[in-house]
Amino acid sequence: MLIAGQAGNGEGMSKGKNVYKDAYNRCLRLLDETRQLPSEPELGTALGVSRTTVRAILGRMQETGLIEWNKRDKTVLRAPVEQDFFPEEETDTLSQVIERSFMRRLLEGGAEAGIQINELELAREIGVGTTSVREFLIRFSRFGLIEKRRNSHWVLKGFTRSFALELTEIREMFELRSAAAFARLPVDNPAWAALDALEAEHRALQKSIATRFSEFSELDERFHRLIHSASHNRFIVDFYDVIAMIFHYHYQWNKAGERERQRNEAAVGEHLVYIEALKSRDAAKVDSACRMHLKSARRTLLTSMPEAAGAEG
Amino acid sequence: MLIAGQAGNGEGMSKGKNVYKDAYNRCLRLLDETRQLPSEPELGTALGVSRTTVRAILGRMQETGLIEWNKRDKTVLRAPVEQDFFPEEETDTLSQVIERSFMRRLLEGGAEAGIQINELELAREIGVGTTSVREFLIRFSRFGLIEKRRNSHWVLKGFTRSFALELTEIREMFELRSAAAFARLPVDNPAWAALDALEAEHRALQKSIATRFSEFSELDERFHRLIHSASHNRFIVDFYDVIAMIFHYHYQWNKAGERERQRNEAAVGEHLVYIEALKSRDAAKVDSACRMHLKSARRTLLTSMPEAAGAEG
DNA sequence: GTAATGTCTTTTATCGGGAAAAAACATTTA
DNA sequence: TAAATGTTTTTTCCCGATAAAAGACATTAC
Repeated sequence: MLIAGQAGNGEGMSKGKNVYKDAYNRCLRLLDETRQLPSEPELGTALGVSRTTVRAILGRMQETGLIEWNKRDKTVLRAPVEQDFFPEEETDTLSQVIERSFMRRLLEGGAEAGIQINELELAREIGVGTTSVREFLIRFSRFGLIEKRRNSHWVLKGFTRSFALELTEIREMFELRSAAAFARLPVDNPAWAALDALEAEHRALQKSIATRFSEFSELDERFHRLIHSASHNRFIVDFYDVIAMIFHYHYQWNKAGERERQRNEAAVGEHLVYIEALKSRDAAKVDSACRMHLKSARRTLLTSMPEAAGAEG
Repeated sequence: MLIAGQAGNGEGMSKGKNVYKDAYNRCLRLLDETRQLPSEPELGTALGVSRTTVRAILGRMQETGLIEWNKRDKTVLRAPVEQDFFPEEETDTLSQVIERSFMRRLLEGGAEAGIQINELELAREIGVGTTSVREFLIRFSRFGLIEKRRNSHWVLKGFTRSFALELTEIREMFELRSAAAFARLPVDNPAWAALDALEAEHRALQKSIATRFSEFSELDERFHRLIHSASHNRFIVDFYDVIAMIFHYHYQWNKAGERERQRNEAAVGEHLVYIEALKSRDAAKVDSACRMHLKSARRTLLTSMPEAAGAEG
């Protein structure tokens, strides 16, 4: 049951430097493009971190002979090699580590609905502190898969058929409404340009679907998020996080090879019809194209789920 | 800015005994009804706590001369007096203390949209640890009023008109669907009996609305939760938590005296029409009664909000 | 022998502490 | 004098520790 040293923040305690390591790796990739690095604030913006972290990165880059650093002068001395990078797994946030570990159990192992979730045990098995696990579970609870018993344990509600049905019910309600709102967007709204760009990406992917079918998942998310953004409703927008999470892990562990390729190919086609409908701004067309796509998305999800219905309270 | 000793778990550290104190107070009320307390497991079930806590309660009751406790024998010696009770504020969960304190700032103080929320400062002002504040904020974030900047502060999105509109949009979508589902419930479903009971409560309240109008709020929540339960969708059911939270604090700090009385009286009437419609099982009638009520609920919420529209990202 | 009480173990809720990262302030440089 | 760098302070993130509370096991009583 025990998964050895999954995480484990070195020897000591406290925070862990994944922000630094991740930014460092990304900064290494910047080195290929220039002879001279920009100012500290600029680098901070580019990497999405504070100047404190930027300076820590520059410090190490100087130590390892990657750059010459003297105040404003940050000259690149050599191209980074494989060894300069921090290992991928050290760049993940604790939150991601816990989530992945938790989801693996949920989808792989015999995680029957109704079982108890033990914070302490989870923390020990993943190799992190209890606080992090608690915070993760609280954040995760909004996905509707776990539930807290006051002053006591969490209960797993299970990744059941019933869950999938409830999820898709809301999804369909929200997407239909968002799609309708999208079609009503004024012509000068930037969303139309974004839609055109996505359409082009869809057409490009369609041409080489045989080899690039696995790229669909990411495109799919961006497409649906764009639609949902037209709702201008934070609850609708936020709800897509639930869908994205489910799809992310579901695809990751349920890849079906040829079948997946076929589904993605079909989905690309549906998206293109959907996009055409939106561009026509014809409410009825939008509604029908949206329904069509949602129906097959629902089927895709449901066919890969255990048939045994979970009796819910 | 500092709110003195809001909470403050005595002197030491660690957990705080609000579960014990709350259960103790509730147990005191049980003392009036019997001469002899039931077994420990039975008491635990009645109070919703473990035997460990029950025994702690019995221990103190013996010490203070409320009962004679010898194994199975738990004889009541005297009726509890005011002094026997723990102060109300000590029976609240830390979570509740933090929530109340936070909501007060949000609704009273000048909490403009966009301001930063500081975990440390909040923790110090309320007088609790940072972990509890963090956990609260994570839990609270699902209400859509705050948002986290990774590795940085939280941002207050504000209790704005825009928030109210987004909230009611979802509310209406969900309630319309739930109401329709309710009307389709088989006649032997226990929900119908529950509806009858609620109808009776409504009629009783209607008769003495002049004096008991403040009791409506609680009845309102039970009524709508019953409707939503017919959806058999956890996301719909859970969403009512957002609405309930908003209404709870909103009413608490925006009582408008006579105006509130009028609104509640009107709402009771709307509920009764709504209930009749449900009982008729006529989809069109249900839809129209539901819409009617939601419309006035929306108006009530919006009229009490700052008119200045909050421009959202 | 079942259901209570008595005792011991495990888990949860909460705190304070400390390193990582951000943010604020001070100083220098173009 | 504005934008950089240098320095200090504050805040976030995460851990381990500890009392409260739950839960499990052992014993007793009806």
